[in-house]
Amino acid sequence: MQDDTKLKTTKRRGRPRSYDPEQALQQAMDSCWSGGYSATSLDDLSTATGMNRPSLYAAFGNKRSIYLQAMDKFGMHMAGQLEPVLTADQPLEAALRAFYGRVLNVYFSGDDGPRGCMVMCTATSEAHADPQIRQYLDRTLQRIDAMLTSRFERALADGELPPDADPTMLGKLAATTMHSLALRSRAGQSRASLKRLSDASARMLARA
Amino acid sequence: MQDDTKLKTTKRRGRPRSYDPEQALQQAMDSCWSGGYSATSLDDLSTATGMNRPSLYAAFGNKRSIYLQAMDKFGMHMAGQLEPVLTADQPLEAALRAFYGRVLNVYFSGDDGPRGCMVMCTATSEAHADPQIRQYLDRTLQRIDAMLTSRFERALADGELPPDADPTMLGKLAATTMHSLALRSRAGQSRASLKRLSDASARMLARA
DNA sequence: CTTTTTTTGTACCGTATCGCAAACTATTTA
DNA sequence: TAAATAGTTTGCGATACGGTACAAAAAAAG
Repeated sequence: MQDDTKLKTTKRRGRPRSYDPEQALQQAMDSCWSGGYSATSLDDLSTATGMNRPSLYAAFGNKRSIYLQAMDKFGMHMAGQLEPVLTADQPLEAALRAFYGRVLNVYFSGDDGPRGCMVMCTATSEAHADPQIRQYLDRTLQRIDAMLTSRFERALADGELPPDADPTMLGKLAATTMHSLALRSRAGQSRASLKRLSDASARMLARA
Repeated sequence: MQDDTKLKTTKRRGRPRSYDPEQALQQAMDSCWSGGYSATSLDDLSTATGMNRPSLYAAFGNKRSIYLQAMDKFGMHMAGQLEPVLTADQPLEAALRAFYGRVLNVYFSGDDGPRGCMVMCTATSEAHADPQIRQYLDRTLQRIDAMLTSRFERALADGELPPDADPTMLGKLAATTMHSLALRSRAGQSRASLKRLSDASARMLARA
């Protein structure tokens, strides 16, 4: 990706664009995150971004392409929030609690009520009919598994877990709680109750 | 609900309907389960049920009403499969394994690839914009929590768990695994891997 | 046979949908 | 200033959408 957005050493010819692609994609992401793929129309995206449809089309392609790029942006944001917590130098249980805490920060962000995880809560609906979206969903879930598994591997190496512990399985089990937080927050359950649930999960997983 | 479908003591006047409402709702359910709410059109429902739109409308109301009734049917089927397993007389861990086994039976049913849970995988997408669907989703999740919690309460009373165990929290944690199975099966993950995951979860929960 | 009642089939309404092409406008380089 | 480049506006075209009006059809009741 060439970052010629700010590096205007070589001024691009022609009329400059009146929108910021990053910001526009962010707003498109918010729309899709709230409404899901099928229920969000191009007109919705147009009003959300302030771009008219041809510009939208020229910048990001068709609706599915916009949606996939929006999920990418969501995933980047999510990873940026979560990875530092797992690589930080702190005990396993504390790391898991901090992890879930940041998860909830994202799931409860937004001005119009909690939205959960954009991928788990909106891509699932399309996943059965659309192989590309299904694959995207699966890869996302696997990345989360791997991220958590690596933390349990470190815990095993550090003697925080019994030698016969299975880090791969523990990673998947930890992801399981995250999946549930995604659904439950979007269903409207209170943040306090989800905090208690994730704390209990962290406690259980750290003593497996 | 008056069951005059089979009790034809009083033959109804007028032209007899050429469809079986139960079967039609089942087929509508399959359509919505596969495609989700927004992506399933009335034409899709019409072809799936073999009914034309006016008949569909007369029998079940508008599209949202059809969807909600289809979710009801799904929930009834699900409850019918799962409740016997939790009330049966068997040890806690075996009960949980059997529970997840039946969950997977449903999630992997269908001729066109695994579809996961109809509620968790399709209602989530609409839940943010539609309060009625969000409420339905929340109640479904709570019912699952309660179902599992009651099994843990019995385990506690039977001495299968330490006296300081928290059945409510254990019920929610057990539901958490079910949520994950719903997402993962729809994402295309293998049944064998989900069996291993749910077995590990059952093992962990039964020794909390 | 006639009337009454209920369902079915067809056709349609107004609107919204996605994607795109042509014309227009603005800005930079030569 | 002229040419080149790129974003914007307008609006189209074809279709799909949810929902409904209306009359024909089918069965029971009178």
